[in-house]
Amino acid sequence: MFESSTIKDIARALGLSTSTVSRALRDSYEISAGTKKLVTDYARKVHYRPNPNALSLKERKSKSIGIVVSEVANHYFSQAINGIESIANSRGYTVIITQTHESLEREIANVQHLAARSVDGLLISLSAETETTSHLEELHDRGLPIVFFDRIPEQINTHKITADNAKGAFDATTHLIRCGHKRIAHISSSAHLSISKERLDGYTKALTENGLSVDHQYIKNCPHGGMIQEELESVFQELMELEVLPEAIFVAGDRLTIGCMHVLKKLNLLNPTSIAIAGFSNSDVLDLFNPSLTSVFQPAFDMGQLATIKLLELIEAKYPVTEFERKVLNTQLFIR
Amino acid sequence: MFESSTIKDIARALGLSTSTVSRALRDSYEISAGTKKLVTDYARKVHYRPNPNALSLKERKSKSIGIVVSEVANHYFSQAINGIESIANSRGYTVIITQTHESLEREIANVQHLAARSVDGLLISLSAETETTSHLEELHDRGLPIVFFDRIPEQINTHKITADNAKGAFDATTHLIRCGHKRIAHISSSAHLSISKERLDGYTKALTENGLSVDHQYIKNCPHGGMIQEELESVFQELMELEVLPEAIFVAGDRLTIGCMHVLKKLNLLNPTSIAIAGFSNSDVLDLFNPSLTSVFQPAFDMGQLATIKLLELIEAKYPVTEFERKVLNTQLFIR
DNA sequence: AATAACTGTGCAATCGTTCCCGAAACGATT
DNA sequence: AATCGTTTCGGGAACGATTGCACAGTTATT
Repeated sequence: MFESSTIKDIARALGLSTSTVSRALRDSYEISAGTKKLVTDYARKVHYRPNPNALSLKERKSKSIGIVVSEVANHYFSQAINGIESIANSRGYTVIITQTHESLEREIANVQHLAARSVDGLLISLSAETETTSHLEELHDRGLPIVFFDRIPEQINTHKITADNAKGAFDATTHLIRCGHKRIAHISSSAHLSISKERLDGYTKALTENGLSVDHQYIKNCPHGGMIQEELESVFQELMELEVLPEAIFVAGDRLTIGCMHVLKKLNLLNPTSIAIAGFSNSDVLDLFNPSLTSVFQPAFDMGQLATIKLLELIEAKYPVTEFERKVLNTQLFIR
Repeated sequence: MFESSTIKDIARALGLSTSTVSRALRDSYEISAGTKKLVTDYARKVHYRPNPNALSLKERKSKSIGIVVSEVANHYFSQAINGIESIANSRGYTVIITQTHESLEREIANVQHLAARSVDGLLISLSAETETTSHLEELHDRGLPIVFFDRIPEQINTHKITADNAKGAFDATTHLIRCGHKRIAHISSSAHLSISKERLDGYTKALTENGLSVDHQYIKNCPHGGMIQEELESVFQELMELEVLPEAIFVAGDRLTIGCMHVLKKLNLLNPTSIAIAGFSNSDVLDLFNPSLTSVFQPAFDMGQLATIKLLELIEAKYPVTEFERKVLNTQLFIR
């Protein structure tokens, strides 16, 4: 259907060989100025574009990188993607975005698909369901460059970029304490995720440093990371059935934070006097909420950029890289 | 770096020819059951995956489609993308997402890049800056299948999928009128966009059918579709300097609607008594706003699915398609 | 004038896969 | 015994681009 002209077409039309045309287009020194002009002019005329598949086949690289995130509708991830694209595109790489919707099955399928598509590297934030990472280890062992960001695994030794989740959680929880709340619940994504552990640590530290005890009845997990609204509703159900109700909740995730607000609204608890919420979120509309919401903002764009820079380092490295970095970027507390 | 095993490797290891291996893997009738089993077992063992670049080169197709939208952070587009992916992935196609950020320059760059990447087809919603479409016409004339959705051009003759923008605008404006408002302003994206024209029509129709006059001082455009916040602020400045202030505003776009709320908040006008807002938006958090916001919801997921189905029809057509459809899907008014 | 050096171009292999031919090997038919 | 058909497999070209090597033709050097 959509035929582009090839080097062969140009060679035939101009009575030259394909090698001469190729060299002329790459501005090789061995081609005379006259021939070069002839070729480049004609190539422009027929809209010549090198076939990327042929190049990829020859060079054994595709100049593309794969992204695996939970969902693009999440503002944290869409901002991270913008950061990734800003670097990747400027370096001539195409970006293929895939979504797991927090499902391990889809994560595996996406990763397999990207590998089969022969991407040059992978940028991943794990799904909420992902506990084991053998599907990634195998690819990594076979030499595929991978950089993790946000939700990172412990097992695989490569570059990892995260926000300072413990600090962010500590700040948010401390803020709730300073507002006078003593019984602060914590709702988080699945317990095994790195971000969940780190944010739990920050939450716990804030409580203990302020002389408050950690009540495990107040700590709830959502194994599907808020993709299933019923999950969140039953968590609230459990919290509301406690003999002593929490006064505030620290929520550890973008989607969860929004989900909590919805549940509170449904339960008719969405008013300043009933329960206070603070949570991780990169949404740009939080200031329009009522009651408002104190939030922890992650430098998603910067994280995306940094992750991409490190990935391209791996991809374009002349020799195998053995020293890996673990970068931790600062979060920001927006008090509302 | 990342080497997969090839048909050649398998052939060498098994003492067969590449043709035999290829045929065995494709379950050709000319290969004996024994050889087939030998080959498929070994292929599984070494994790054989056909090289997509080699396939693309041979088949002259890439099994990938390109998407061009304003930005994935927009809920309308992220929902549309989910619809697109649901169809494309199930049919074996990879999706490459690009963002214009409402810039014509980036739209041209993205389209060129996708064409050079030899995608099999294109799914586009035009940027706010796009007035002429020669960059698309050229590709379309050369045979690249394209389907437009949401923001569509008039010039190019192909499948086009939109929501019923006029109806949605009519409904929203009528609702504002029923609430008792008579002076209703209208803020829209750049005037030349199809969606802007259609939504303006619906707005105008609602006013005239209710015996209200159309005041052109009340109609404002944002040529950058809300990507530049100052643009929106100066629009408000102009509205607020009128001798007779509007009582309500109908906003014709997701990003613009959110932007308006921010400006109103900044101007301290975000309260139920000062000004009412209704607008197009697919955001899932509108019900958390205060004051709340009546919104027009577009069936973004369905639009994405439909657009993809029509695109795959074009891509996989045996003979050139000459009959094109213009599908218009219903919007939904959420009164809050 | 003979050789060397350089300039400009073509040939052919290569990347991984498919597919059109051709060709053994074997049994069946005449 | 010669022919035919089947089954099963291999050889090699093709897709588009790059690149080491070879080889004319020209100019410079001795």
